[in-house]
Amino acid sequence: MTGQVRTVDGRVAGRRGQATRQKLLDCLSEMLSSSPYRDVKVIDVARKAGTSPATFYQYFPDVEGAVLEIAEQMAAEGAGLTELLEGRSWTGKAGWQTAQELVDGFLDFWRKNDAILRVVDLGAAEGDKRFYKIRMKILNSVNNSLTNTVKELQAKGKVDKDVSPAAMAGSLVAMLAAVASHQKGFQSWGVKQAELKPNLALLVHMGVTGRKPTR
Amino acid sequence: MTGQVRTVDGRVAGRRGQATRQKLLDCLSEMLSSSPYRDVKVIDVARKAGTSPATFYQYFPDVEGAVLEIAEQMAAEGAGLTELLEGRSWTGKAGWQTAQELVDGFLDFWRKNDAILRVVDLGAAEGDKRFYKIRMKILNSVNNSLTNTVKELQAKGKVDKDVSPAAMAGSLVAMLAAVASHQKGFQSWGVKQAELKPNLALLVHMGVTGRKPTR
DNA sequence: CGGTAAGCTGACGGCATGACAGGACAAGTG
DNA sequence: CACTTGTCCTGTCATGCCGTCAGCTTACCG
Repeated sequence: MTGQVRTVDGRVAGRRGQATRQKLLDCLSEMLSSSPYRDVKVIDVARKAGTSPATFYQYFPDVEGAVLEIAEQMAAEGAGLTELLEGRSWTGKAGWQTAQELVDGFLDFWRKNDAILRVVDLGAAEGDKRFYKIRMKILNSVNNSLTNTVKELQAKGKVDKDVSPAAMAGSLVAMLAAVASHQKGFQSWGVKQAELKPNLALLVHMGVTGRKPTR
Repeated sequence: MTGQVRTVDGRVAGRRGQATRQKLLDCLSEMLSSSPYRDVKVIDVARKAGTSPATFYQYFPDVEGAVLEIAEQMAAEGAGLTELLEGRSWTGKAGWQTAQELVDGFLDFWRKNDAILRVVDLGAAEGDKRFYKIRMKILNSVNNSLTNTVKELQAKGKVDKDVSPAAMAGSLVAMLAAVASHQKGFQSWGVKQAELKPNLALLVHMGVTGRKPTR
C-alpha cells in the first residue's frame, strides 16, 4: 500500500537508509515537543540525529514534508480510535460508559501525540489540504461512527428530527480535540482532569442521545 | 494604562513612528492571512510596508513580538464578547435565544480574526504563557459568565450537583473556539453553517442548563 | 538657524537553506 | 583477494534571510 520508501531524487532506500530516515523523523518529532514549530530548523534536527543537513534533504523536501510523514504515521495509529465506538451501546448505563471510554481514549491519544497534532491543526486551519486530509483521517473514524449513531437514534424517534447528525458529531469531535490540545491550559485554569472527563462525557452523551445519562 | 509606545532601544515613538509601526502591524496581519505562519519573514513584511527590515527591528524584537501586539489589540476588542451573556436569561424561549446569540457572536468574532487566532492558539498549545494569557483574556469573559450561570442554576437545584461549573464552561467555550477555527473544514465535510449553529446552540444550552431548550 | 531627538537605511557578519559532486561503505562476483 | 556496483553520507558552495550598528535624514523647538 505505502509502496517503497524513496529518496527525493528517486532512488529506493535500503535498510541503512531507512534507519537514517526514521532517526531523522524521530529527532524531528522530539524537537517539535520541545521547541516552537516556527523555530525548528533542519540543521538542528540533523545535528540531533548525528548526521548532516544534506542527508535530511535527501529524504525530505523540507521540514513540512517530514512533518507530513510523521503525521501520516500517527494517523494510521489513530484509526484505532474507531474501536472506542464499534459495537457499543448508547442506552442506559452502557451508554454512559461508552461516552466515558470515548472521552478517555480520545484524550489519551491526543496527549500522546500532542506536539504533532498541534502542527497538523495549524496546517489544517491555514487551509493546507494535505494537513486537512490527515486531520480528517483521524477524526473521521470517530466522527462517522457518531454520525451513524445519531442517525439511528433519530430514525427510532429518540432524537429530535431537526438535529443534523453530521453537525452534531462534528461539533462533539471538535470539542474533544480542542479540550485535548489545551489540557494543560485547563489545569492552570483551575480545572482538574478528574472533573474535566465526566463533564465531557456528559456533553457527549447528551449530544448524541439528547438525554442525560443514567449512571 | 498602556503607557507610551516605545521603540526597542527605549525611545518614545512620535506621530510618524507610530504610523510606521502600525503599518508594519497591518502588513504583518495581512501576511498571516495569506501565507503559513512558518513562512512569514521579516523582510517580506518590511517590503510590503515600503520600509526596510531594520525599521521592523526598531519597533519589535522579532516576528513573534509583533504578533503578540496584534493579538493584544484583538483581545481588547474580544472583551466585548461579554455582552453576549451579560444580563441574559437562560430560562424558556429566552434561554434558547441567549444560546443562539452566543454562538452567533462567537463564530463571527472568530471568522473576523481567524488568522491571528490560529497563531495565538498554536502559541498557547505550545505552552507560551504570553499567548496563553491572551487566549484567556478573550475566552475568560465568556467562560466566567458561563461558569457563574451554571453555579447559580446549580444552587437552585436545577443542575446536577456533580457537574463542575468551570469544567463545563471551559469545555463549551473550547468547543466554540475549535468549531469556529475550523469552519471551512466543516463546510467541506458537508456540513452547512445553517445546520452547524443550531446544533452548537443546542449543546451550549444543554450543557449550561442540563435541559433541552424550548423553542 | 542651530541643537536635539526621532526616524530610517545601507551594509555587514552570521547562519540556514538547498544543490551538487565525490568519497565511504556494504554486498555481490570472478 | 581485487574489482564492480549501487547505496549512503558529507564537504562545500551560492543564495538569501536574520539581527545589529553607525550614520544619515527629517521634524520639532527655542
